[in-house]
Amino acid sequence: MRVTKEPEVRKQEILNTALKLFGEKGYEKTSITDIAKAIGVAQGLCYRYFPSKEALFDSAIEQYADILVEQYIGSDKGNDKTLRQIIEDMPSTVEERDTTYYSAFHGAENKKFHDQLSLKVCEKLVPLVEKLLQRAKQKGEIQFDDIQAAAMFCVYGQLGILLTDDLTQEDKSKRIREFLIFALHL
Amino acid sequence: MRVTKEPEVRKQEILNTALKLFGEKGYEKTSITDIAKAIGVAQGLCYRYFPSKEALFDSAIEQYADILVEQYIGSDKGNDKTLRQIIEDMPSTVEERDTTYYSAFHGAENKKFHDQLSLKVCEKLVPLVEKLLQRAKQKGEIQFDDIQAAAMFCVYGQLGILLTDDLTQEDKSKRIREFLIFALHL
DNA sequence: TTCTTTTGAATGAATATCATTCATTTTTCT
DNA sequence: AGAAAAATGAATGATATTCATTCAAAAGAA
Repeated sequence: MRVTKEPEVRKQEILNTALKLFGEKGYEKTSITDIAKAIGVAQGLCYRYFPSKEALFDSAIEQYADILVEQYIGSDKGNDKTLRQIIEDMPSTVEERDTTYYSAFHGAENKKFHDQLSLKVCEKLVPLVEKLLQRAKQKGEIQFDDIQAAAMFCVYGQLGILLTDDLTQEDKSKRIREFLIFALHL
Repeated sequence: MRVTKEPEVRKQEILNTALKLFGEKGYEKTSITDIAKAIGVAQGLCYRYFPSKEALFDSAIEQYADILVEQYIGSDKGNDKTLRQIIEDMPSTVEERDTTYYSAFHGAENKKFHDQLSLKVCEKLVPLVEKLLQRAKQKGEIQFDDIQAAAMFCVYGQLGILLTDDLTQEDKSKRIREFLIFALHL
């Protein structure tokens, strides 16, 4: 029996299911038919909402990166903590904050998925961290001119530690915090 | 007419051709047949040397990353420069050193290729940078305990700047150098 | 309210394009 | 010549993508 839904709802349903499957089995191993079957619709329907499998993949990652960034940053908005306090209090690791999939997305099959997601998250995080640093600079907490470069290093620099999988969450957080405090002269 | 070659030679030929095509058109858009045709052999031959398309892709990236790292590090071996000098003299950007493809591998279609290659290069660079930092620490040039974390930040941190494409090579190098000198207190 | 029309969401068979396999052919080496 | 290794390319099986058709439900007419 055919079920019709609001385009927005259906699109979201496809995105969520795609994210789940891509994350579990990887891009190659997940077929459009798999995704459609998991939802209970015809494969053709996916093409009503996304022009190609790759576009669907990109959208899924894009949206999920937004969610992660939101979870990561969302909690402490415009407060007045010092940069050092922010770093000491921060979850440090995006994974630590995630309540959905991210932390389950480790492993060999989905390494590429994980890598791409991480890069996308970094990309979205940079401008936000840039603002943090800008504010800290104005308050005289740090003195370095090229704030954008600093923000990039702070964000992407974490990747190395994050992508290391023989470390506990705790360990990763601690090492990131300590380096940031050292590097920014805090 | 059928041409036979030394396995090592043929394998290399496949790797090089694969790298070129994957870099130009991306993973999805490049078929095994494309690669074979470009060399002038049958598709089946690729499977004599690599178990799957993905394995071929991984090998190609792996090997190219080795070449890039070699080009990047190779020149100044075991000398006695200070860390600060090394940073000031360094090409800073892997791309700057590359004489083959890397710098041509930008653009939308091959962004994923480029990203994966960059991550692989970082991965290989970390242990080398770690040694540099270790030496500098022993000479008292830097004082930070977690050398591995520092190395990761120094290497991966560059990614943000490297992956920004609206900057000249010069600009990238300069910004990276300045941040590193600041962050490591040099 | 009940019937009719219209829209666009959903279907799924059909097509095209590969990745991958393997029986066969050709070359090389002893 | 005979064995071993390298190369071929037709065949197979998936699966991404297309599109003519079907149907649910909203909007309008009676």
